[in-house]
Amino acid sequence: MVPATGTSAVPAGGTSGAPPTGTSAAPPTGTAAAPPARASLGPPTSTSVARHAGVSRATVSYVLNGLAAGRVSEATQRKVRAAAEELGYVPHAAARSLRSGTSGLVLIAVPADTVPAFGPLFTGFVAGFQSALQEYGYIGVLHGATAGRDPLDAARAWAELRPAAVLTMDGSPLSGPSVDILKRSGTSAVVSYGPPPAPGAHGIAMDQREIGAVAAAHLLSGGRRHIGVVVPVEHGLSMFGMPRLEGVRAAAAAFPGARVEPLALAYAEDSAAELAARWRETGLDAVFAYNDEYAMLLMRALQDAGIDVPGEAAVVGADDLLLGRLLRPRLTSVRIELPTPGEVAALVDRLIREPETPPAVHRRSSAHIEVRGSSGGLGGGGAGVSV
Amino acid sequence: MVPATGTSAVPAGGTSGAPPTGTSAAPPTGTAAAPPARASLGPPTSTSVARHAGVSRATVSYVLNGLAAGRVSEATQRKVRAAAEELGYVPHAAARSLRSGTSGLVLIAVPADTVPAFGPLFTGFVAGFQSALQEYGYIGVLHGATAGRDPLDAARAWAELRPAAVLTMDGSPLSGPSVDILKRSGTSAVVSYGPPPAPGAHGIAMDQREIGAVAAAHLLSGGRRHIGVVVPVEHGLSMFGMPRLEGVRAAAAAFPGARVEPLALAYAEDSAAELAARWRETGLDAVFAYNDEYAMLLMRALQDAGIDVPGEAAVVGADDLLLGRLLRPRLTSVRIELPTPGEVAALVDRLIREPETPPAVHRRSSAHIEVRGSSGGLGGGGAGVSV
DNA sequence: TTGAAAGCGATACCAC
DNA sequence: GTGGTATCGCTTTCAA
Repeated sequence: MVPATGTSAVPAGGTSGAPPTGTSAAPPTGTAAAPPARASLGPPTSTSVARHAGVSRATVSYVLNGLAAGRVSEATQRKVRAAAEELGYVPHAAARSLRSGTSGLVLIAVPADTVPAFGPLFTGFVAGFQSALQEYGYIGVLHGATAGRDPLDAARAWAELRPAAVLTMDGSPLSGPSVDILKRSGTSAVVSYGPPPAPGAHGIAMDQREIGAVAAAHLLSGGRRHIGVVVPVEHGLSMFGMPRLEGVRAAAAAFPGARVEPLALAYAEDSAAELAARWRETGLDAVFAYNDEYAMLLMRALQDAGIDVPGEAAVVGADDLLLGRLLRPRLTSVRIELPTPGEVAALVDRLIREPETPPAVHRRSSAHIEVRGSSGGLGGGGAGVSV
Repeated sequence: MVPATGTSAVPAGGTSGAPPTGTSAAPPTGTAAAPPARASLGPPTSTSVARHAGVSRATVSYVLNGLAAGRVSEATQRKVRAAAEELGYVPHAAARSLRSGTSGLVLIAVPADTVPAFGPLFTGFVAGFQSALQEYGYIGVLHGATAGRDPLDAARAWAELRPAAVLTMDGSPLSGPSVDILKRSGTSAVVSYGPPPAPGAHGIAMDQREIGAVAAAHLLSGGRRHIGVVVPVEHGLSMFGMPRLEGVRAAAAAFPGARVEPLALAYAEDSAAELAARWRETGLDAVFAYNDEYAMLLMRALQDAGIDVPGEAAVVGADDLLLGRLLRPRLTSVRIELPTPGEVAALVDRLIREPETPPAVHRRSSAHIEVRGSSGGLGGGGAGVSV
């Protein structure tokens, strides 16, 4: 940076008076009555406000940012505020963040292709998180559509916005190098909500295996020994499906004679019907169906195929949705408890203000089984078993 | 947990003052090979890359934006790209948008408090829309947490980001003046997806009354005359609930003796049970239950209360969710067809490039009834009646 | 083929 | 109390 001969003496005088526009008197766009004094041609800027109020840009900045105490007279302040109001002035976030070096933006990153598969739990979290962030003065935006599948490309796309923090959810691509890109570009906090974090990132972990383990523990203690585990074929879900399957396997390993079998299932009636049709061949007596929606779908198909639930097939879902209680028998479900939106927002705020905090994994999650009719059974199956 | 590539030292801001003065840099003789040194203290900028590659910032800009054809030699281009790669350079979106005047940002505005109530249809649309926008070169972000309830405050918050377009969904606050704020601050397109647009905004309209009307037409043609209409008590939903109720009323007006009655219902089992318990007192013989989820909830409660569905109560939902087909009888539902994410993205792109396009309402939506068991009944009830 | 330099809009330090 | 003005990072014209 060599300002050197700066200044260059170009006061308000000669500079090419009109901005690029010059021509083409923009026709009055608005339908309603046009505001009286529309002096400027482009959007109103701090400069327009200053001109309009007859003060300098510096004064405008002080007044509009509440730093005018003792510096600017009451009368001037009123003038400035009136001018801003009249012109419909709104500060330019990009300019501000360029100057200040921080954007106040918190990116919630989600891969677009898995979003449709998320349920009310996800949606509710995002909404609550955005509200909570707002209280801290940040502005949280959900950024789906991860460019390509390459974690690095995704990270670059996020980094362009210079977010104060990035919260990656579920299947968002995140690798060591991509965390590095973000950190290097000024992002103070990179937090992974759900999956284990990439190197360098903080994590709010929910071990998906735990979910499978809880479900399996319940089924096994109920006397079931041949457990099917639904692994959705839909895009992106395998990221959860496989660990949950592993969790079931791990739990079953302790029971001699126990058998675990993955079951591919698409979220469609015919796929469920097909699986139900060959249920008896599989020799299974229980199924952990990934989540409540798949569980409902499968349970219905089993019943339609004449399979008794829970007699011939105990069914367990996850997420504990209200709708699961509407079927008969009611659906047993693993309820997953993750940190609340408010807690996550608090963490993010802390990490932003203390960027040097060494990456850590925050484990405050748990999984409980809500036992209902669909898994009643052979043996007992205690209620409220937790892990 | 391996810290990967060191990187621990991050921002270390505060470098204010004291320009480089040309010292430092120059590694002590020898070791001329790779310069692994991380010269800059802050995030890498276009300037760092230029220095690192031994060229000017202008050249860097040309190369990295693909405008180097015929201007910059191949060798220089390689040098620049290598430098950018090595430094982990990512352009600063704010600076670029400040200079270029456009941000390429498309804001998808949703009031945070209603988001949790939205189903897979909403989530799927947003995901698809973001992907589609990406193909057009925009970056779509979902901005919930509308500050306060004041449309003007919300508009100001959005306008700070200088988005190229704003798509307001469902219950987002939008008024004439708030559209004006956005337009004034440079937003080319303000589009309302769902509700009728505020003055000055474009609209992709789905007349909620139509949905109620389609449901009612089906029930009436099936011989039902006493129709209950569920109006959810949950936050934000009344914005849809009331128009749908109106639609039912309008359709019923044509049938002498027809009666329409609003039914408050919370999304909880006890609320549904309570309503079911007094079903017979109400003298109703049919219910349009707002959407499939409320319909499922209510239908189950009715059945549990010993009310025959569809005999004593025909039930109609909306959204045509897969889960609705799992209950017995299967749920009759109004399927709503709105323009696809791709179509909306195309419209938004057009409006951004032709900002002077006069506001218009694009009606490409329709509602059809999917007749299933839950509304079978007294009379006939044709299949696939559309509006 | 490359570089110098003028801004885009907002902030904050330092004179007046 | 106010006003100049350097600066953030980047694009782009014009000159060399």
